[in-house]
Amino acid sequence: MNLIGTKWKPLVLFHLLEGSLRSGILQKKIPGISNKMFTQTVRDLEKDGLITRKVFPVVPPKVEYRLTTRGKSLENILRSLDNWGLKDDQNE
Amino acid sequence: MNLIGTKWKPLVLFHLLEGSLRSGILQKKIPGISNKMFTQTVRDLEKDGLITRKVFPVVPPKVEYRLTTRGKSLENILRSLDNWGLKDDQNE
DNA sequence: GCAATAACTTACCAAAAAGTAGCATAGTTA
DNA sequence: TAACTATGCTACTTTTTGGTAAGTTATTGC
Repeated sequence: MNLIGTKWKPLVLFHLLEGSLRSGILQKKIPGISNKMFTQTVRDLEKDGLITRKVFPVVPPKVEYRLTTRGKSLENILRSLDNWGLKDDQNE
Repeated sequence: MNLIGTKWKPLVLFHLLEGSLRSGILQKKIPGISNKMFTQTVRDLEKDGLITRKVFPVVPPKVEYRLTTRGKSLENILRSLDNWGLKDDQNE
């Protein structure tokens, strides 16, 4: 199960740290991701057991994503990566 | 500078946490990496300023890689990733 | 009855990543 | 003199990844 080696998974997880999000909102928080990659990524994360996908049977559709306990166990790593990235940007 | 989104960089860095290593040794610590990817990865890491490459002018060649200060600043993240990976393996 | 909506899925194609295999180096050793 | 050594480059091919655009759904609102 590669978290590392993928471009989008860490980003998706990071944005879910604060709580669950609707599909469309989550996607908008990740500039540059295509619809296809977004769907594919959340599907993978669901299969990995890191997030849950909750579908509300309404029209138009409503779908929410939320971290599982296992997903939350990545919090430290995700925040560290974020911090390191910020520091790093300043350096160059 | 994407550390994340690459398969090999974190692995290479991780094995250098304990100190410098000769090229061949380092490569053997990473099963499955091809010679081409190994060279490419260390070149990238050098360009990123995370490792240094020291060439000894002998025959046959001797090359050593070592983390820079900046590379060492990733230690916590790398060890966290490693730990998380281990825990994770037990779960499935 | 037709468009708009949110969240996909699929098919098709282009681009990027990675594997394979061969070549080069130049001293040391057989 | 020929093979061996450790490292890495290059050309070529395969595999993987990703983008675009179109289609689907069922209800609401015009």
